[in-house]
Parts: sequence; C-alpha cells; structure tokens
Amino acid sequence: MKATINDVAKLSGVSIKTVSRVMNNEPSVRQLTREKVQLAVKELNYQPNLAARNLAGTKSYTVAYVYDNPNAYYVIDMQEGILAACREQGFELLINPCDSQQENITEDIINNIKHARVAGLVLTPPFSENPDFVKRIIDLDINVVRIMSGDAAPDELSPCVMVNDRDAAQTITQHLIDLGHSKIAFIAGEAEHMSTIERYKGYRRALKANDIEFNKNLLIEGEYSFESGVNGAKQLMSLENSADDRPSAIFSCNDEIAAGALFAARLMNINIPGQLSIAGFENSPFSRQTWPKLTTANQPNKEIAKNAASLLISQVRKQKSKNETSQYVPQLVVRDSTGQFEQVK
Amino acid sequence: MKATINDVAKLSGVSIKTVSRVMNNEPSVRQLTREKVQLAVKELNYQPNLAARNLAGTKSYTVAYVYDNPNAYYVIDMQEGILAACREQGFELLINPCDSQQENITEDIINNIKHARVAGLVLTPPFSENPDFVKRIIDLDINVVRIMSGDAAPDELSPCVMVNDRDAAQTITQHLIDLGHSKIAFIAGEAEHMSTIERYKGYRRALKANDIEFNKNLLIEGEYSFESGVNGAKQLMSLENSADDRPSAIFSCNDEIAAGALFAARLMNINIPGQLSIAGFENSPFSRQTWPKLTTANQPNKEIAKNAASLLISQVRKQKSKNETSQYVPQLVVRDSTGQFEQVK
DNA sequence: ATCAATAATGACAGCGCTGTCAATTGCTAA
DNA sequence: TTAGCAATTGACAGCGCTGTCATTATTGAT
Repeated sequence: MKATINDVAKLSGVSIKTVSRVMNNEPSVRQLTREKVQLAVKELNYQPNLAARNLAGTKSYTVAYVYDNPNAYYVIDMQEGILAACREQGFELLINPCDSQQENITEDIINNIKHARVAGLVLTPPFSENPDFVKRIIDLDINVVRIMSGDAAPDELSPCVMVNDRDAAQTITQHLIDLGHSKIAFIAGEAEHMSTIERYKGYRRALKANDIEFNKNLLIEGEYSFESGVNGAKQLMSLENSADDRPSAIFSCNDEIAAGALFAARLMNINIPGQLSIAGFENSPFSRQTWPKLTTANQPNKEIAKNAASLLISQVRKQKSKNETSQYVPQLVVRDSTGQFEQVK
Repeated sequence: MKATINDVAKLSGVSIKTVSRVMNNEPSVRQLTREKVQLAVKELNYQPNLAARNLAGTKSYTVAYVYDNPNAYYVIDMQEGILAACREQGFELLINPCDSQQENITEDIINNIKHARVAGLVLTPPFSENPDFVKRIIDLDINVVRIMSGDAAPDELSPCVMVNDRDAAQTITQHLIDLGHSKIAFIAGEAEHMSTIERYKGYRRALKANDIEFNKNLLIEGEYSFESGVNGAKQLMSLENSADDRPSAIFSCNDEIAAGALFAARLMNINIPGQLSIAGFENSPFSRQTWPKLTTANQPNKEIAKNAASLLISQVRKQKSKNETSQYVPQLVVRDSTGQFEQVK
C-alpha cells in the first residue's frame, strides 16, 4: 500500500542508505544517482515515515507554534500558514496554546518543547517580543523564527519576519490627510505592544511629513478593546473638549478599537464619515461588521506565517543563515468609514 | 534523561512486554504486577514514545480535528479542548483545516487521514451534520465523534456530543416573555444548519408554552452574518411594517446577527433595551463588543470538545460503546440588551 | 497430591528509518 | 600505469516500542 524506503531502493537499484541521503538532501551523492532515486520516489509516491525518522534519527521533524493571543482570527491564520509550510516540507506541526501571564510559563513551554523533541518554534507576539524568552529557547538549541512588528530585526538571535506597521500606519494617516483632515486623533493600544509603538510612530511620521503639528490632546492611551475605543472616542468628541481639540478623524490602533470608536460616535449622533472619519488596523472580521465598514490596513497573515515557517525549516536544515529576514507592509484598505473632510459649523 | 520502557522494566523487575501491557491497559496482568509497574512509571515520570509506538504497533495514537468554520473563536476553543484531552491520554492532535465547499473535499480529507494513520476524527458542523461523509469515514475503520446541535444522536453511526440549542433557545425566548414581551421576532441563520433549525424550534416551543400565537411576519430567514442582522432588523422595524407586526423583542440566531440587529436599531434611533430587546446566541466575543452588551446563550465549547475527544479516545481504545452520547445545554447569559417591555406610544 | 486448563509473563523479531563505519569507486598526479 | 586520496556507496546495528508465540505460574477439579 504505502511505499517504504525499501521499495524505492529496489526500484532505483541502490541501497536504502543512499535513498535516505537523497531524501535528506545530503551531499556526497552523485547527480546521476540522485536523479535515479528521485525518479523512483516520484514513481512510488514515496513519503518518508515520520515516526521512523523520529525514532531512528537524532534530527527532529516537528515545528511548534507557541501562541497566546486573544485574537482567534489571527491565531487561526497563523496556524494555517505554518501548517501549509510544514506539509510542503514533510514536517509536523505541534500546537502549544498557553497563557503568557501564567507563572513559570517559560519553564512549562520548555518542558513541552523538550518532551516533544521539537526542531523549531514559530513565535508571534507577545512571545516574539520577549528577548529573554527567545534566548532561553535558542540556548536549548532549538531554532526560532519570530514574527513581529518593525522594519528590521531587533537583534541577530533568529531570523525574523517583520511586519512593518509603521509604514502602514503612515499610509493610513496619509490617507486621512489626503482627505483633508488635519486634526487626526490616535487611539493607542497597550503601550507594551510593539505594534502600538510602531503604529504610533507611523502616525507621527505622517503628521511630520505634512507639517501638521502633533497635538497631545488628540492622543488617547487605550488598549486593544472595543470599550477602549468607545471611551476614547467619547473623550475626544465630548463637548467639554474644546472645539480646537475635537478631531475630524480618528486613527485607531486596531479594528476593535475602531469599532468601539465608531459605535461611540453613533451614540453621539456623529455622522460617519460625514462628520468624522475613523480608520482601524488589521483588517479583522470586526472591520467588516461595523456600519459603515472600516477603512483599515490588511496584512496577509497566512502568507506571513507560511513564509516564517519555511524560513524556520530552512534553518533547521541548515540551508539558510540565521539572519535571513523578510518584511511585509500591510496594505491600506479603503472602505466606508473614512471620507472627505467637511468643514462643519 | 528521558526514561524508556526499559528503565521502567528494570526498576519494576518485569519484562518490557509487561510494562507495555500495563501502559496499554491490556488484561492478563496481575493486579500486583500492574501496581509495581505503575509505581515505577510514576517514579521515572515515564511517557511512552509516540514515534516508537506508531512505528512498532498497528494501532494509531493520532486524533484529527477536521474543521471548516468561519468562526475562528469556535475553532480555537474546540481545538484547545481536543488538545487537552489528547495530552491527557498521550495522543497526538492532527489539525486539518479545509473548505467544505471544495470539490472532492471528502477524498482530500480521506487521503490526509489515511496517510497520517489517524485513529479517530472529531467532527464539528458542517461535517458532523453530513451523514454521508461520516459513513465514508467510518467505513474506513476510523472512529468518529460528532459534535452537533440537537438533543439526541440522529443515528447510531458514532458517539455524539449534543448541544441542545433547542432548550437553550426556548430559555432565551422564555426570558424575553418573562420580561413582558409577546411580539418576539426571530432572525434565522442559514436554514441548512442544524443549529438554525434547533434554535427555531426552541423559539416556537416557548411561544407555544406561553400561548403566544406565532406570527410569520416576525420570522426573518437570514444567514449568520452581521449584515443579515442589519437587514432583518430594518425590515422588522420599518415604518411600513404595520404596528401590529412590529416586535418589541428580537431573538437572533447568533451574536453576529444580533450585533447587526442592534446596530440597525441604533440607526433607526430605537432605544435598546427601552424600546426593543435583542438577544443573541453563542456568547461569542461579538456579544461583548456591542453596546449595550448582548444577552445571549453560552456553551462551554472547550469543555464540550474535550469531552468529545475523550469519548473518541475511549472508543479507539475500545473501552466504550459506540452509542455513548452526552448532552450540553447552553446557558442563558443575561446582559444589557434585553429589558422589561415598555408600552410605547 | 495430580493433571489439565487457563492466566500471566517473557523472549525475540521487526516496524522504517538514520548513524557509523567500512568498502568500493573514481579521480589525480606522478 | 598506479599509488594515493577523496568521493560515493553500502552493510549493519539499533532507535523504543508492539505483535507473536513460547514459556512458566496458578487455579480448580479430581
């Protein structure tokens, strides 16, 4: 039924060891031999048995995804991207959900990782942003790839897949500026998230590039939640707020905040986007479940994850260097929550 | 470092075969021997090597979760519940995301399943509701557990974990009735989903139990989406709609619809819950990201999934019968979107 | 106490692959 | 041509466990 290495060896007329060499891309195989074997592999649709590999060899063919993220859509996309890469390369995916706040979480994870003989780890925030954690893992001789916010790897610890939130945030802000807005508020997420910082930087850059003075009354220090958006918008748009400080546009650090802001605006009978433009970030399902739908920035999470996992596997196979790093810039998605600035009153 | 079966055998003074017997809960081991071995197992913190088991044995220690669900929160919960059970029982979890609409999806899945030597499958809707698909899998001698909506297993094909949406829907409707409402609308999800049907049945039952006549103008055939909720509520509350047919409460088939309905109501300047009560279903994050927060029904998805996976593993181990079936009833969660009926006008 | 029947245990091969190391081949320079 | 060396290939053991079957211990009936 299922072909074994033996079948391939017989068909191609070499020893199983040579087939093994070909399967593992080892050197010291003559080109001709390699081709013969590859032909037989194709012929028999042979795929190495993972259990046997794991048992016999010292190498591991397991990649783990350690995550703790309240955003299920993000996690699912990441997971599916990683899985796709694993399948292509004959690796196994071990998922390890956990709570980053839990005490001794690092030890817990290390335990799991060791027990399962994991070859490498794909890390997303918040884990990817914790250099101590990353160091601990790497010291265990486990390969790591980090997905994180920024435009360049923060260090040489591991390859990174960077998501350039800053440039994207600048683009979004520029979009608002292009619509004629100059009083643009920013509702931030948790300050300890790199993404918050990067998005804020992009916002500031766009202002600067357009000679718009930053008004600190237009900056709300919030968190990544709907309620934070509601409160932020209320504060920004309240009548006590001097007219000078009332924004005509709000750039929210993510879609959830934006959805909250949008909701608050409606409560206050503020017309969107007529009287107020609101932009989000992330292109999460939330952004399509508001009315009007949110202008936001999209990042191809599945693709990012697949790329990260491929990088990881290359590293595991020692085909690539540690400093291979790629970058994605989320793209502006213009929908209905942002519009031309209209001078009111 | 890591203990092997050999270490356990030596420590307990029996052969490795006997240790193997104990680990697999096989009969024909004297109680005394069994205890000796179990002691050594604990002593050494021994856990059988999955790779070796898979390689040597004919049995499989892999459970797969085949899913296609647009609701990431649901999927993540299910996945984590299944994973918890797998870990407890020394099984591996293989995840298999897919698109149930895709042509030949059944063949694709079967292919994956066979290639990975899977012992059993946990199925959620829509797969669990497709008896042909379930039959195909079972014919392959692969165990199945289905999680689905209803109060009793529809057949004897496999154990089922039933989620009694009907009773829960009845409870929600009763909650509305208890608040004084009698014109209660129902916005349905896709008619081909069992959950829609069950929730509708519960709604009808509650009406009947309270001698409230069903008004078909209060039934909207929608789908599980925000927009459907918006449209449904608009239609229900429009002024063209005769006052007689205008509901004072809307029971939406899930939270997303409810969020849409709530949104539409706000657009129409309808006060929630003063003038209109809205209830959802599922207790998804959406239900907490509306204002006011939604009254809904909660189902402990993680627990349900864990239970289902445990059942599956028992079945794989032939410790339980095929007809083991359990039932969960989602619980009413009263929040702020439902309130006392107020006679208006 | 004795024998058959049954229960409990163990010896051993082998799952499909990789690591080690030895054998063979092909090549270069003398 | 041939020694000498590197490149290529293969033989073989063994990873940690389970399946098979043989062996030994235990039980009940006589």
